Amino acid sequence: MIKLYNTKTRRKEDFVPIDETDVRMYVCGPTVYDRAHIGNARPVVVFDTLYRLLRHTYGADHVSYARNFTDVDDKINAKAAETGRSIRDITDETIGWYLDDMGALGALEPTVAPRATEYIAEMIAMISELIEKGHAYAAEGHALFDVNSYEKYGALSGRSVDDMIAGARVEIAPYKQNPMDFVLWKPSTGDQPGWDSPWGYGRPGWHIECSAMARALFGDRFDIHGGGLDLQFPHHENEIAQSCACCGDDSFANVWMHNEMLQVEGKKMSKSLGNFFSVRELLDQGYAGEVIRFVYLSTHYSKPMDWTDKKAKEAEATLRKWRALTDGIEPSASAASTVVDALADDLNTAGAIAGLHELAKTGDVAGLKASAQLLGLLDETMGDWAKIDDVDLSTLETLISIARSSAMESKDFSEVDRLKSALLEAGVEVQMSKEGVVLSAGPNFDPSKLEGLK
RNA sequence: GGCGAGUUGGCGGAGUGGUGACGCAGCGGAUUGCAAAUCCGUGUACACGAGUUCGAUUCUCGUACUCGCCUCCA
Repeated sequence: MIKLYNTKTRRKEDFVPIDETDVRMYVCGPTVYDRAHIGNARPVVVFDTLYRLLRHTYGADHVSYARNFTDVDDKINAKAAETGRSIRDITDETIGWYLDDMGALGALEPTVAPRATEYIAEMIAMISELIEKGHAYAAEGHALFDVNSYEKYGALSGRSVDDMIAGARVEIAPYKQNPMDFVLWKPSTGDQPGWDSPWGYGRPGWHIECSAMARALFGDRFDIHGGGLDLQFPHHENEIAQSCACCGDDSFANVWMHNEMLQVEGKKMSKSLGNFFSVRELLDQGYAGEVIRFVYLSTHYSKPMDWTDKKAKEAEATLRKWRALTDGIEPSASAASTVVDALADDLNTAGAIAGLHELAKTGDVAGLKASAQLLGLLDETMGDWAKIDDVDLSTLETLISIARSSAMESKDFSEVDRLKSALLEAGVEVQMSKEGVVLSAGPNFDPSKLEGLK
């Protein structure tokens, strides 16, 4: 039995799918105007892990996972204006980057990845429906959601409309009946992307996208809706208002899940502060995607996670060890129950990793491999970073063996030590035992440093 | 100002109403010519103050501190 913490009820609950043969999960995807930064990647890894667990539990063919691409947005427009490139050109390129970068982190592609611009008709239909039902109104080329018409507005994030207005950080616009009313449709001018609608030529607001796409793909009700905690308000609150006002209070997602935010070296990362970096930059710096994934999984998704270089180094060492241990090993038929149980307990990935350590310690390498793969780790396709070049060191091995043998007689080990330190300096691992000397290339092996060794 | 989260050993990080996982580092030992690797062993850590309880790190309240959201952001 999978248990998940449901933001909507603020409790950990048994997960009961609406239809076990079609478990449906929707996760808010990126606005495609730039490379994904490492904060963007956290929900991707979190919900990818949940997706894997659901597939493991209900069968790979019985889980649908949708993650949208927001390809109509003012940030994209701004980028187009700035670069002189077409919007489609920018969004296509960015989507390509996104899939590459997230793929490098071992994220499976969702079963559907809808682009907002392909669902404009559904959005217009949904807005029309909201207006008919008295939950929205048209004004000056806009369509706006009337928050007073939906009494549960604020339930997800635990805010009341009055509190929010008191907070006073809302955009006051003359065409709004209530300051908290949010845009469903807004007018487009000039070179802004736009479509004809009953409210005039324009484009959709951000929130209506997810409501309309989730409905089009999954129907009025589905199982899980995920995203970052920062989306809880206003984005998810508005999605709920739109969808439930349109389709009924028991509609939309049964379970809402939110991952906590990510920091870098103890500091908040944000675009406005400019202290963020992209997944691609991290990969280019030599952090393997698998290592990044491991770091993410080592903290529970509901807690803030700090990205630090130290953690990445530790993760790398652990993975290198496990890769060496499981190299060439056929994974066992199923993941270990300790690992599955940890994941089933509200996606306790840190506990699952502890389970992997246990398997490694007890020597169950087949189980380790199978269990790690459930977490998207130790996958055959992701291991190139840990591969050590197969270098022929037999000549040097012989050389140092002979030197050592004579040193054993003479008790003068200076020559052996000289060779050994030179080898270590070159990144060669040196193992001496009764059986002899074994040399192997380590992760920092540098052949050029062996040149002068004789 | 409104809303919310967190505070566990040197570091990271799970978990639990009844002798506090796991990883890294450290220390001791085995092994080694010395090392490395490996193996074995090793730490009286649950912010503070009250309350509930036979018993609280775990529940409740308060205090302090940290952090997040409320504004494009995952």
